[in-house]
Amino acid sequence: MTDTTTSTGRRTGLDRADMVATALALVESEGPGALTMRRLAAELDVTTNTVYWHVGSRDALITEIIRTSATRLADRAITGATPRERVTAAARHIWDSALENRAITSLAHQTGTTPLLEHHLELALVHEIEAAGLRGDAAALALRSILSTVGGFLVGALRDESSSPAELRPAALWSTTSGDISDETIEALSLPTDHEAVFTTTLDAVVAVHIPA
Amino acid sequence: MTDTTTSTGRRTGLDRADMVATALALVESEGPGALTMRRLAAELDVTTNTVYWHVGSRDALITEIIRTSATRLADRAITGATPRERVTAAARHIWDSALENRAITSLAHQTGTTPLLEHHLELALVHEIEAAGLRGDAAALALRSILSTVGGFLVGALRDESSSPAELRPAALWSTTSGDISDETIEALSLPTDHEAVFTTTLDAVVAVHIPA
DNA sequence: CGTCAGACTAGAACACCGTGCAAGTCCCGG
DNA sequence: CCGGGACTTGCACGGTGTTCTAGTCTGACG
Repeated sequence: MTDTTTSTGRRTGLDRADMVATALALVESEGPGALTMRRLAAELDVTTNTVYWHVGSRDALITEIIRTSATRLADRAITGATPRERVTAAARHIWDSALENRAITSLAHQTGTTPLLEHHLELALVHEIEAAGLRGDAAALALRSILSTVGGFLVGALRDESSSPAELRPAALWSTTSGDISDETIEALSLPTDHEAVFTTTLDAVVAVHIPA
Repeated sequence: MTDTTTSTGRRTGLDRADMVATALALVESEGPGALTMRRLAAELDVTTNTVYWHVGSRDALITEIIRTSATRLADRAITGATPRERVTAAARHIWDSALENRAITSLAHQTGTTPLLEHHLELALVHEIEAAGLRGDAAALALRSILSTVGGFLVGALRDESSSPAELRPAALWSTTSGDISDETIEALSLPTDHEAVFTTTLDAVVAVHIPA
């Protein structure tokens, strides 16, 4: 940031990269909802038009945020001896990095740019799938199956339950359920979900069906 | 709708149920994005304040829409001889009814009220899980695993790809991928996804790991 | 028959949002 | 010196959810 202030109090020296950087910081610190063109402009001590001049539109800004975020998502080392273990590890990397970057992940999810964000990690996953011997349609099927599984758990794990009224949260829904369900099951459903545990068993099952032992 | 028009041209006789009904119709015919307080008021030939008087807030309105929608989701007959088949059928009912009500489903998804919408169908699913012999934690684990799987595929299947710029759609991302991935796999990934097929194989795998044969 | 409370509606306004337009100001090369 | 592009500003438009005030209507009660 080599910005300066002119004699008339104007702020200058900012470029597109600065916009994206502070927007990214804003999302990370205060969540996707805080990313407003006016708010970003205020953060940069500039008017909204300056932001528009550099960035074009809100959609373009978000795409750029996701794109630069994607490069920050470090490629993680894949461990494991068997193909199944390695594929599982690659899938878990997606899960882990999404949880470590909740704000950007949900921003990408809201704008439908998730594949852009996770493309690197998906690439690593495909690589392991191919290393396990799958090609073409079979590899595509395995990838999409695993990705959807990961994605499904992410929407559950990333949802902020504290923002919705208590009486219509899943736990509350189940605890008021009467009918032909055993009490112990209802009690188990009234407890908070251990996303990690459920994810692990499900992922293992999905990987096992695609990747030969 | 027993609404009347007074001498001064006012419209009256509407109640909360009418608001919810036309809001529901609006969402179904023009999508979640069309549900605006002003738009709904115009549809009812009334000012927004009238809507607010009856309904309270937008969130309350949406919750009510989902709630009445939930009662409309008919309980479907569960077929299948084995426990696995019946559990799979119950899970597929959730998938089917979500696809048949795309607009309301994505509205519920955006507002985090999906469990409210699908609670009836989830109940049927739990019933089959218990019928298969699971109780307590094991039943809860199976339910949540299956529900997340279904949910993951729904976000993929319900996403409207035509609304996002072509160059950052998954297919485009993969077709420009260079690296250590075989050509036939890249080609398979560049083709549109057969959600139905991927869902079926994944669901089978997840059900099989929880429900004993 | 009068009137009075409550149910219901209208109009205007507030504070936001994304975005576009016209008018500047700055700085660097000719 | 000065002209033109890079850059910034102020203002405006139409849209959103929501709230306030001021009504008008309707039915019950005295």
